[in-house]
Amino acid sequence: MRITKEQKQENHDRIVAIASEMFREHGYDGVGIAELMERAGLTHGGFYNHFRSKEDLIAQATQLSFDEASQRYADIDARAVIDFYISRAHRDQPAIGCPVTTLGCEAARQTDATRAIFGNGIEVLLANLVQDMARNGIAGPGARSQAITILARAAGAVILSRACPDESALADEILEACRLDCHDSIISRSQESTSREPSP
Amino acid sequence: MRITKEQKQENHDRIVAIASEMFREHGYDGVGIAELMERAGLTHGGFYNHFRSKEDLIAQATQLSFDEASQRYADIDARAVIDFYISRAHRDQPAIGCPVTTLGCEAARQTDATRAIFGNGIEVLLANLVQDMARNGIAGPGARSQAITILARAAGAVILSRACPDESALADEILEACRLDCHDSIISRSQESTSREPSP
DNA sequence: ATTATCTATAGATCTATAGATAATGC
DNA sequence: ATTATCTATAGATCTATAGATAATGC
Repeated sequence: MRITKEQKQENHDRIVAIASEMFREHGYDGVGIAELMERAGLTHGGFYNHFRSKEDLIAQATQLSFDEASQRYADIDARAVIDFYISRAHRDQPAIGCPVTTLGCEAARQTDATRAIFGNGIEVLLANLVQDMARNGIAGPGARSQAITILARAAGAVILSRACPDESALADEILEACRLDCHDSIISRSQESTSREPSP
Repeated sequence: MRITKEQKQENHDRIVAIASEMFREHGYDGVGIAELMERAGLTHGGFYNHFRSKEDLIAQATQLSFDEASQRYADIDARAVIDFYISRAHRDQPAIGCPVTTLGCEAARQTDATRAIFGNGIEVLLANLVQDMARNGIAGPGARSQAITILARAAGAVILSRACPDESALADEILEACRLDCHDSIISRSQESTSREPSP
């Protein structure tokens, strides 16, 4: 039962897409190749026609997760990104969320190739934030540092919130405190910037 | 070869202590019972005299990790905690560091019992921070929210830094930006508090 | 008599590979 | 002829249990 090149590419892309969600939901170690291939409608033996190893799949699936996340935040401004990221909707849907919040801890234990993808992915997220902040009048050398602290707070908030028991008050309190704090820091920085530039 | 009650307790405690470090270093899924018991100087069959299941061990080892972390931060002030937590030393020694930074993402996929331990552990860390801040003149309803954002930033910073490739500039940049930002937020809050209270 | 440990193993699961099959791509 | 998939399986590893052993605790 051989198939066309296009169909092989489709199979490849489908495996990576399904893996990117499964890894975010169950962790790198929590996903087996047999179950993944079954969900993709293939047998597990065929896996190695597409990937040299599970590590190879991990790298490709992680890249896709970061690409999706960056694209999701690309066209909305920093305040909307914060409200979207530090939300119960994001916390409760890890499979389609930012890979930093689901796989960040495990990334430290992955190969250099996967860590490089995390590093690049983080850089892209930061570049998006810096660009958004520039549109809001926040610029200069402090803008990048500010973007870093917002990403750390946002990722930390979602990770901490998910680690708490379901329906616990603390889980929601963490999200709200960090969401407001990120907004505050953008506003205060924005005021600093505008106070330096004389208004027309 | 039966042993005394005291020796059994010692064996139990040693297994939990070794597990708490191994879990932080390799993740919950990355540690097998056979290797753990071997490192404790026992055979793997004896494991089930001490624990009903691996989940049972995970709960006990996680509790120990939080107890150690809380104790470590108990007697130093908030600024010193920040410098200690958001540091290359902490980042590069995950096995003896804060469990939030090593197991936070995996916690979301653990049992309710383990998540309850995370929730309690986070509460204790926050209580420590609030107490420290009170000593520095930061009090009121905003103190707890502030403690939450500091913990989220600190944990997020260490997780992001570890996810980056070794020796990368970004990994160190993340730590430094968040460390300074946490200090800044304490100072600015401290000034707010003192400005409300008239000086003697 | 109880019980903490050990030996041995069951049964499941994991990654990865070998060889057969059958349809595409030359 | 090449190759994408499938079947079957190797070899390792995982959690958990059964039964034997031997020293403590009554």
